[in-house]
Amino acid sequence: MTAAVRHDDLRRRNRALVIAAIRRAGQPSRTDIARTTGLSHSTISAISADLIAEGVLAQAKGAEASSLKRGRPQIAIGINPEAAAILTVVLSLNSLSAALIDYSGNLVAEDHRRLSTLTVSRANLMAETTAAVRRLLNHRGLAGRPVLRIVMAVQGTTDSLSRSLLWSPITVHGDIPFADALEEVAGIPVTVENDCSMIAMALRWRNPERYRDDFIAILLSHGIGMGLMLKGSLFSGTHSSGAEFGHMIHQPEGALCRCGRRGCVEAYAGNYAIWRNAREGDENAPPAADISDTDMASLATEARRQDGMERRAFEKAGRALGYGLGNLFALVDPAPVCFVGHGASAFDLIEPALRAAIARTAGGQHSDSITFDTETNEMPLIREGCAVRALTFVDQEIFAPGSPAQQRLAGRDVA
Amino acid sequence: MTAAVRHDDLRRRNRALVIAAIRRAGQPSRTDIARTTGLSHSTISAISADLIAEGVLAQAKGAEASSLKRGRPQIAIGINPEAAAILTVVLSLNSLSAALIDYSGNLVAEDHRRLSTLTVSRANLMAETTAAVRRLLNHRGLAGRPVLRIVMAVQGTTDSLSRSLLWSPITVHGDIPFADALEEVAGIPVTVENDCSMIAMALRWRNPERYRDDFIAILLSHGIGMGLMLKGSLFSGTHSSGAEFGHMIHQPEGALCRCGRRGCVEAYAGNYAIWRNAREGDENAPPAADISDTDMASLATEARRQDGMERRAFEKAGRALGYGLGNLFALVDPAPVCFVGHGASAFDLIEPALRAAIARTAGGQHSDSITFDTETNEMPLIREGCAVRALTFVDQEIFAPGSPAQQRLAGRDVA
DNA sequence: TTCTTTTTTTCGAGGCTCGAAAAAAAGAGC
DNA sequence: GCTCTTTTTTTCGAGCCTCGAAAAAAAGAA
Repeated sequence: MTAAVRHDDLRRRNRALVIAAIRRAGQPSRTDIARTTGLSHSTISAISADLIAEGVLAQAKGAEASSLKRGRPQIAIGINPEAAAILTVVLSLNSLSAALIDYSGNLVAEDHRRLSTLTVSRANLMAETTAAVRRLLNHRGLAGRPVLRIVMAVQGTTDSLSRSLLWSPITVHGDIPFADALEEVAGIPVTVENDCSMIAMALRWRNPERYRDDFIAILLSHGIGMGLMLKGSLFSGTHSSGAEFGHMIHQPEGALCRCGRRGCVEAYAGNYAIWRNAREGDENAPPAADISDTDMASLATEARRQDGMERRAFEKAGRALGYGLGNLFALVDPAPVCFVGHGASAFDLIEPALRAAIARTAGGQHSDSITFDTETNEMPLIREGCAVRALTFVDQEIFAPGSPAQQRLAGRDVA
Repeated sequence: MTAAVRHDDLRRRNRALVIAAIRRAGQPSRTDIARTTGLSHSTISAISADLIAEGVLAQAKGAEASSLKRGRPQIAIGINPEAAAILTVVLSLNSLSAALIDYSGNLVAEDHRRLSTLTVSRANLMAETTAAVRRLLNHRGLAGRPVLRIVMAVQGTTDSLSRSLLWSPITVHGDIPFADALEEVAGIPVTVENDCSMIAMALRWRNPERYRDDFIAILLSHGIGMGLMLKGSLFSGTHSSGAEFGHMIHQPEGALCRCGRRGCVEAYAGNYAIWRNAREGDENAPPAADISDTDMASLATEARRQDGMERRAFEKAGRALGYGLGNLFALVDPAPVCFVGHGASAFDLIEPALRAAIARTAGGQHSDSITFDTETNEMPLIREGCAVRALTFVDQEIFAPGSPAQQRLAGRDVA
């Protein structure tokens, strides 16, 4: 049973619409907003007046020469960067980095530390994380802005409520309640998201032409991750963050995977798998803990130079990825794919086998028309995705008349 | 950009809510509706008065002794079966059956014909289908009810707009525009759906306790089909009906599938595959065209009686289904599964291998807790699913004040 | 016949969006 | 320098919608 539609939901939704339109457009006029949202001029006028009074939006002061046209000049209206701030936290292999971002999406401060995630104790991992958040919460660049939301991204699976890291390849510990811990420190809502999902959010934000409602982000690094956007929203499992593309079974009883099972896509296409196939030739050898980007790069150079084990290893990776994508496409139909991470720099070595494999699957019927894109640096994407997600949360909170965030803003305005 | 929320959307949505609540409850009182929908008594009163005036709902005449309680007696309110009718059409291997169903969901008339779908010409297939629809449209049991919607179910993939059958194992023809053709005949909206999706709809309708927001229906017959309900709505591809579970690759370069590719789940678990493994032992043998249910039943009997090729064949089917489900669960998280169709009667032979395989996949971590259910007769489910879907469409049309359907009803009321 | 109890309807208040009209704020033309 | 045009923004009243409170309706209980 869908929930009943109350009357004030209407206003909330339309406020959401207006803020979203402004975020995307940058500095639109009221007329622009009316056009993109489909709401009437009167409604836009009322809503934007409210939001300006609440300090959420701000009118551009400098009448920057938008003119040259006749008629009353448009008044550019934009997100007020002073209205709030959000925090992003990205935990990845041997690295913890946090960022403070203002309400208009600009970076205010950064905090990066190296951290041996594979060996650190559970307590220390948590302590380091909370410490990073504390440092940014006390940052003087905040200048009184209320920090309203934290979004944390991690490699691995999280629970469906985005509160805990259930399992991750970068730490031996499981079921880590990051959200609860950070909420206690910061006193504001926190969610924990899968890193690849955040990559997908960022891709859409950066390039909505190409990545709109349906697309796939695949992270090629030590392991294989996926962020899946379907029908305009992030796809996730019902109990966990799901979308464990890297652990779909490519070859039953096949190569040994880092996860302990056999034949996963990752056991052929992860860095450790490519390395293992190129250097040891034994699919049952235990996976190496970590392989540097430079090592992988030299493997790729070797593979490009001459035919041999190295080239064969990349081909096997391509084949596994191709069959995996084909199986995915059988379920969701083909969509644009972006390969992200350092592994994507060897995509030329992977692509032929990938395309050959995909052509043998149900989803690959029109495999020529499937386009691939690469993006070798995942870190900026992850942070950007976290920021987009956090800001969207804040936007939605601010809609609610009488919400804590809104009251705080209104109070500030009066004082 | 989400669409703008207009003011009258509110009414439409709440009317939808009320009709849905009544459909589910049967003969609730206004107070019941207020409770289940969360709307206020006044709103329910207003909406139900409108709907009764329009002839969509009807108050129960006979003050059937709901009493024994003090206070003003409740007035039971129900769907008016006279308000409209819908048509379902189910096309399956060698069979075409249509049904006329009134607005409250009761069967009015049926029309069933045998039809050699594998050999029939494109023109005749279409002619038979339109003829069946015509016969029911002229049925005297209609008694003046307007027929407002047709939903057709077919084995195979349809386009994402549910207008054409793109590909089907039951016919050699492709890209058959059933919706356009039937709309021309009947003059009312038509959609073409995948049969397994309709099975899923029916399962939820029948047993919302077990099959609520996330579950999987798998059809075991000559081929393998799937209907997937995720987060409360039917999952479908972005271009086609998608969810081609049977053609996910279980074993790269493996057994020959009916679709021409190699290693699909169906090439191990479809009737023809089980038959082939049991009787020929050659995975590359061309698939048989059709195998009767009694032949399959005797295969199962033999497999239960003694160890041998037959038992091995069912085990292979279980293994393929298990790996397939495991791969699916890696993406969407485990959910209740219902195996539908005659093949489900041999589930005891399949289950052990299926569970063993699923336990080796990422999605099968808690494989013990995954529950399976069987339902050996798929035809009633398919028809019921079509009916539910068609009625839901009609409900939504009737919400729209000023819609054609509503005007027709209002007009009748006045005359 | 008069209380209770429960359901349903009525009524006014408060919101929201919309279209039309008015107001505002420029450039264009003379 | 003044008036006309043009475009954007705001204002205002109409029309819906939902809600809570109160009233009305319709029974059984005393």
